Amino acid sequence: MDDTLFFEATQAEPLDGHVHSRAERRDLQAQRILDAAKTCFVRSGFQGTSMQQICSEASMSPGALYRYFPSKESLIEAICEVNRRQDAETFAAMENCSNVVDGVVNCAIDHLRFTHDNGNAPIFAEIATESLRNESIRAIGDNCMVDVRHKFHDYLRGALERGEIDPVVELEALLPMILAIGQGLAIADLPNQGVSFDKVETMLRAATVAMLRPVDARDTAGN
Amino acid sequence: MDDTLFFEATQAEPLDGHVHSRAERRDLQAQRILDAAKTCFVRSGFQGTSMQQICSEASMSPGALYRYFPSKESLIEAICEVNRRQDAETFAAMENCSNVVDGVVNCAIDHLRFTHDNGNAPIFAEIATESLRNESIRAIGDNCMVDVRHKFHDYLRGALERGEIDPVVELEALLPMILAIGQGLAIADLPNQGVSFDKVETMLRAATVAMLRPVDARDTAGN
DNA sequence: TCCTTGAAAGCGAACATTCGTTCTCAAAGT
DNA sequence: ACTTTGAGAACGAATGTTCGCTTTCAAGGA
Repeated sequence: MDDTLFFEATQAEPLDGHVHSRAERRDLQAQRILDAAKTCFVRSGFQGTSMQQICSEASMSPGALYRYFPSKESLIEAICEVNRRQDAETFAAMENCSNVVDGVVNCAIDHLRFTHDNGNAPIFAEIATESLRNESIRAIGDNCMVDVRHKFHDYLRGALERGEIDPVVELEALLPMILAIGQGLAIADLPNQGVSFDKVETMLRAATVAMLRPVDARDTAGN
Repeated sequence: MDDTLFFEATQAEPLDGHVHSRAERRDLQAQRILDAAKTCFVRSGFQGTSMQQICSEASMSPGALYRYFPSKESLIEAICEVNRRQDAETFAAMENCSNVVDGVVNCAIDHLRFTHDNGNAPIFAEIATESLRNESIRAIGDNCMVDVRHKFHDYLRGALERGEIDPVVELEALLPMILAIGQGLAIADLPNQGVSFDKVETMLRAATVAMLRPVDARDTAGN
């Protein structure tokens, strides 16, 4: 609960010949534990997973495991932290796109593809749910969201000032909307239900265009 | 695990004078337990809630509680069942709308409003997550989804045949997309983040229009 | 090259606690 | 008299975590 990072960079370089320095091995073991924990959390959820199960999955005794992570909670915190970093990267890549719609859509699709390829949908759902009640996890998520919101907000504001976005759009409403949709799509994992990424992208692009230019999109609506 | 319904209609009518028939009181108590359980599940999740906590919340001893529900699992099953019925009603109301877009949007907003007003977002997330791994809960959820999918599918197909929907649209892709977005919005609970229902509806309508008539929406896109 | 040494890593039994559930028996209702 | 309801102690299993012990192994001295 005190420290948010349990393992720093350890040592700068593996000086020469030794394939496994002490610090390298330590990082390797820690990663092994995290992988095992993630597998178990996907299978049974955070609260539904026992430390014994994680130990079995990692082929490690409880005593050994506790040398690397001080508590069960620290395990999810670490996993959340990894996801957080991944999210930040994905969102950062958005800024390289020439127009807003591509930026948003590509960013979302990257996110969905990453989630699908790594089988991360269940653990995303787990984290999202756990965030609603576990304070220390929510803190990590919020931290992430603050970053993302800022990046996203600045990006959209820039596009708005360049005239790419209808000035009627309120970023403060649009942003949570997009994030909510992105999260819903990530958890649902449509490609796992037989809907291809291409189709998702097509629909998502249409929806994004419509939401960024709501006046144009609405004047032909049947309402 | 065997029975899916633990309490049926009990007795047809309270014959006369008695304010509390035996059966009535039993239903009342069962409801009290369910309310307490829901409160606890929202607070701590299913796996994170102990039977003792539910007993305390319901001001009832374990012995008494177990007279009404045979297991912890039967409690979530019962709660899911209630949600299932509510969902079915919400989706059924869709058929009374004159055009597709209104049908879909109104249905979604009703769903969001119900979720928000009852503080159901956390338990929705809980159920969605738990469904990914708990067999008996997934069964209930799937049952619900089968109903919803069919109703929705028929509804959209009707609209498509009436020319309300661009024939290019593939219902098999559109349907999961809409459901995923709906679930994402329900869990995110935007009104709880300061985004009004009106704004959500505006954006959702724009997105819906765009996805139902993707050719019209795309030919002006900057792609 | 070999031995010594000390810290890090690992093991697995044991800890106190809490879990979901059952049992016993008394009170209340009919 | 008989059934339903309830309280609360009690159950064994399982929980997250700790502790004492052994093993491993790189570094330093000979």
